[in-house]
Amino acid sequence: MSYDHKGIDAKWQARWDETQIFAAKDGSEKEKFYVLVEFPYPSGAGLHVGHPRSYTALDVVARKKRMEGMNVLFPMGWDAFGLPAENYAIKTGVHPSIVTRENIDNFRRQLKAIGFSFDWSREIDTTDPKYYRWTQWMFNQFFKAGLAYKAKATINWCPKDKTGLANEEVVGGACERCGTPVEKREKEQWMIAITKYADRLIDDLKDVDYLPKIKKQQEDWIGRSEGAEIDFELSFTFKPEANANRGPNGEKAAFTVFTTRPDTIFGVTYVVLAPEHLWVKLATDDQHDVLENKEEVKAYLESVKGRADIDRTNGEKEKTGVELKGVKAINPATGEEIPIWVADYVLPNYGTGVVMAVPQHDERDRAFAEKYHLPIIDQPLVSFDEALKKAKGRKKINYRLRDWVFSRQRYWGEPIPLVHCEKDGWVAIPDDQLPVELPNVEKYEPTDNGESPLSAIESFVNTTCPTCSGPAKRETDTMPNWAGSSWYFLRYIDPNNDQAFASKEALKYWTPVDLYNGGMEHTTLHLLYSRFWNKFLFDQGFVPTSEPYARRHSHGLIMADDGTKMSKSKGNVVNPDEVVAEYGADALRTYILFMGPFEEPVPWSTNGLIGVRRFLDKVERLAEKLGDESPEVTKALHKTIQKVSENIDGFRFNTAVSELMKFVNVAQEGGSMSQDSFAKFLTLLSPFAPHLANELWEKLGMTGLVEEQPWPVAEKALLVDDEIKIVVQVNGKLRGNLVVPAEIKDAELIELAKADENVKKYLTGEIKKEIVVKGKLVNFVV
RNA sequence: GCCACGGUGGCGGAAUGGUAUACGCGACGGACUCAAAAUCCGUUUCUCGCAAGGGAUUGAGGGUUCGAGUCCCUCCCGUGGUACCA
Repeated sequence: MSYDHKGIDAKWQARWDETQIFAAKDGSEKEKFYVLVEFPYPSGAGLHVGHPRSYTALDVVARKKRMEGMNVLFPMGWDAFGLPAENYAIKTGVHPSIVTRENIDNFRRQLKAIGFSFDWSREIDTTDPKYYRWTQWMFNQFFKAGLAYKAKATINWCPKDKTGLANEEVVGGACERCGTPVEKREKEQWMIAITKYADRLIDDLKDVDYLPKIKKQQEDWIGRSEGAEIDFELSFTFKPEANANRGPNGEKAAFTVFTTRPDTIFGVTYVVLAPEHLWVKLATDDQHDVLENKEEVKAYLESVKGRADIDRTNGEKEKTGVELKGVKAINPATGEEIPIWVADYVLPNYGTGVVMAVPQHDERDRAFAEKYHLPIIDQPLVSFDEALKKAKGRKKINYRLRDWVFSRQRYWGEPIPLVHCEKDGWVAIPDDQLPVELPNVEKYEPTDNGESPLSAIESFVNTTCPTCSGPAKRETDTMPNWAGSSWYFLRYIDPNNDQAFASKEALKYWTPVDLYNGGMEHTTLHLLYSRFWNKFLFDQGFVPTSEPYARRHSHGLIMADDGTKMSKSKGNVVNPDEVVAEYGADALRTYILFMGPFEEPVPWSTNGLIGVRRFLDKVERLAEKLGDESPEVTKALHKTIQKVSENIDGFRFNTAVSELMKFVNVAQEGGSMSQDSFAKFLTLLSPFAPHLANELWEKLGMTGLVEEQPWPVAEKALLVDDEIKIVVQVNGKLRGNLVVPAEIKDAELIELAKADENVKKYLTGEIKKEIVVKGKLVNFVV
């Protein structure tokens, strides 16, 4: 290794700190560009080599945009609420805020050692009361708008983390964090009505530039399905109630089904209820006696009671069910009586919890019908409108998306800023009394009864009502860690404002984020929440744009060298600190970009890293022998400028690096290059290897920092060659090469091609066709 | 099952319908050196050939085209998402 990376890295990092050269300017006349990377959770393990992949790529973009004259905001902060700090506190008794501060300091040190051009003056921390004051303020806006509501609901409960989870946090029936299978619990929870925004969250995707797979995943998650609700009247009455023909809530004695295929209504031969359906409960209770097989049905209900959702929704399992004997439903289109079944493949919380079965058209219905010998009839389809008319149906749209379960029964999160007053009910803490700070506790342990540790602190819980000053109790649940990250991009815009989360002017100038990068795993979590949150703020008039992120990209994982996931337990995690110490920040940065396509997972290879370091050493040696330059080298430089620029814009960082390498090879073969060209090359190299670029820039006797230079622009004239290589084919097969003047006439080119000795051998028969592709090839068809 | 994206040398990978295998790694040979490291030069898809040159080749098979890794169809395999969602 030739250059002293340790000295150089430290020198230029210090210079960037002193000059604050990467600070975004407020009130600038310049055009803005807001580049955002997902801020990390500052874990005790420190930075993982996967973090810099996203950061380096966007750092390159940010650096290029600055050199192109834009006012760039490229900030960094800490998404610091969360379980690891809390679990550490449980183990050691050290307050999470202390551990969090230490971890943040370590993360910041690590990031600075890689030389990212973050604007450190805008650093934020979601656990800082000055920050979460506004998270709480925003929650109160949801509350005041009626979008935050407390409801008893069946929720997902993680028995290990001892907290409720949102649907988005359940992956394959297990807790997204710890992998423990979730349980169902009935619990009063704060919910946020994200479903009210379901349509807009889908429809507005057309206005943003996200990778198609990201849009698709969001659409699928929201799961809009358009269909109809149709009532099926019943042949029986619940005796002996007076309101015998009414349902338990006074509704008509009918089931409502949701279907996406009302056109199959004539083929319906039975209906199926979810076991949890109210009618099933009524039919089997002690008050009623309408079933011929009540005991059988009760036994079935008992048998499916304990089944977890994950089993229940496993399509591979054979479906089970039981008929409600003695009762019938009426097909509204045909007037015919059809049997009623109960089966646990019907879910209570989707649609209406009742399904109309059309074995003729639906595979699942057919399988069920065959198993239980239910009728399968052949009936023609009718149009949507006709079906609705005939069956008195109504158009209806259903969503897979559920409201956002917002309560967590843990300590290390933002307290939900509400009190419950005996007189006034739930009351929001007034703005001027925010934040509701997390009190110190002695025991952080979550409880098995589903109460937050905060509930044990009487001095916190017992308070007065802000409205009537009467006795009130504080909400003790905290917010999910997705709360602080839902709006953090807004705080970077004006991080020290204590009058508002950000000033109107600053918001107007900086929003939306122009380019946002993060993991695919956040597509249906953070990204969805954040879009929703921003839309709400937009509706309330607090932010100027409906969509927070104009463009979203996503990076692939960095895998271990054997292609498996890096994990602490396998001991194959690459620590960026060690790489920086041994090979330098520039080698790490450039290698991470070079290793493969940005969006794909790629295995780590230390040999590959060494190869990139060799390239940087070559650049350094090149600086030693500047002088005369051949026209070939000049031309190669301008082609490189062109390609590197295009590649960065197109997120093809791997080929951008290979273009830089190609140029260095050409320059090396060419003997030497001019000072001027080398300076241009350094500006081109600087987003990738900023430390070395600055060092060589200084050695060259140039003033200022390389970051202050304009981004080089290729001279068009130098992109065109005087002489070009032409490929000669016969019947599509390569038979010869020609070097000809660039502006050669087709006829002349054909003559030259025909004269080629090797081509002649193949031009045996009659030439049927001569194809000339300008600047590329000649093809003879014989 | 459905949806999306992939499958290219020994490896990571490159290729607006126009020379497939750029760039990097690894390997082999050579120069320099007492020697090694570093560096430099050369070879490196497979195959036939002393060579000139030929043949094959982008998961498999078909098709469109003067020309297909690239477009279309069928299939196989992999990765990700999603799933009794009615």
